[in-house]
Amino acid sequence: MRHPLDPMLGFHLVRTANLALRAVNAAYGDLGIRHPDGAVLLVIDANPGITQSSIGRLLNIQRSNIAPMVSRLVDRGWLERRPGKGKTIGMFLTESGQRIMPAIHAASTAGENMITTSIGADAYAATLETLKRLR
Amino acid sequence: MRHPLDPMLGFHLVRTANLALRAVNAAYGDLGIRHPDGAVLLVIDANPGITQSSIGRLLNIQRSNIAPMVSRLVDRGWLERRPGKGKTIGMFLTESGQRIMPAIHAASTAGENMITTSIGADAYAATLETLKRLR
DNA sequence: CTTTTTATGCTATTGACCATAACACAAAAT
DNA sequence: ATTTTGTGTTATGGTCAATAGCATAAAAAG
Repeated sequence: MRHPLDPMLGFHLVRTANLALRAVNAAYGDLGIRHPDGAVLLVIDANPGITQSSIGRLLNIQRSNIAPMVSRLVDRGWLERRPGKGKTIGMFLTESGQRIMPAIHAASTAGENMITTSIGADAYAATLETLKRLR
Repeated sequence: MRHPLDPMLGFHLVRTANLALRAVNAAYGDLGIRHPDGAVLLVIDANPGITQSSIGRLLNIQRSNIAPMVSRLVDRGWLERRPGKGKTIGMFLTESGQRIMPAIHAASTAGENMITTSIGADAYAATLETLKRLR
């Protein structure tokens, strides 16, 4: 059984990415959110008052796709919109949102742990450095 | 502007995978197919007579999602189904399908070339070896 | 031999995520 | 004063993944 895609890095890239995302989504579990929501919460937690457009630029998500995500998180009482300069709106965690951040942090590292225990810490660090060089 | 996901390999994994897939899809261009179709064609070309279930196992695609893809490629005159043992069906390239395989091969390496020219050949080889160790 | 298990191909459906276009509006640049 | 740029938002379509369910056939187990 020949596998013509096995020697291609791109194939293993998407395959490994899917494995990691699967682990992360499973770790979010009963929180009822998925990896893009978790990423948005992490970014806002690290940058209180950040705009939706900036979040999209950091995470490579269109701002038109950020809007409904944020709305859902606002409805859950985890996020709050406060008007800023001009037409901009700053995003902040509510108290309820801050309370779940430990769980978000823990779940977001599920994929990392899976990878690390499988390839080792040194290979993890080397691959991370390599991929960060890519534009 | 803090980026809490930047030190996480998982984030760069999906980001790089998306870049590679985007390059591959662009390279397929006017062929009117996308990366899963190309992968299926490559696998059949390397394994004439392979079943759809086996293709799915190689590529991590559910066989229920392979069926409509194959049907489209059959409609285009690139693939042919020949009944095999029991309920199995072997997949083969038609002559027209064989004629486009050079273009498929060329396009499938577009993502690889993008990565290689960006991180270098040695980092490419090292990362490939690392990710192949992951189950 | 009969029954159960396993595997295959397929349809249908749902959902997640991505991408594009279009709009209203505000700030900044010209 | 006019143009350009940026922001938030809605709507919409498309790709791909996931699940359940069906009919059928081979293989395994009784």
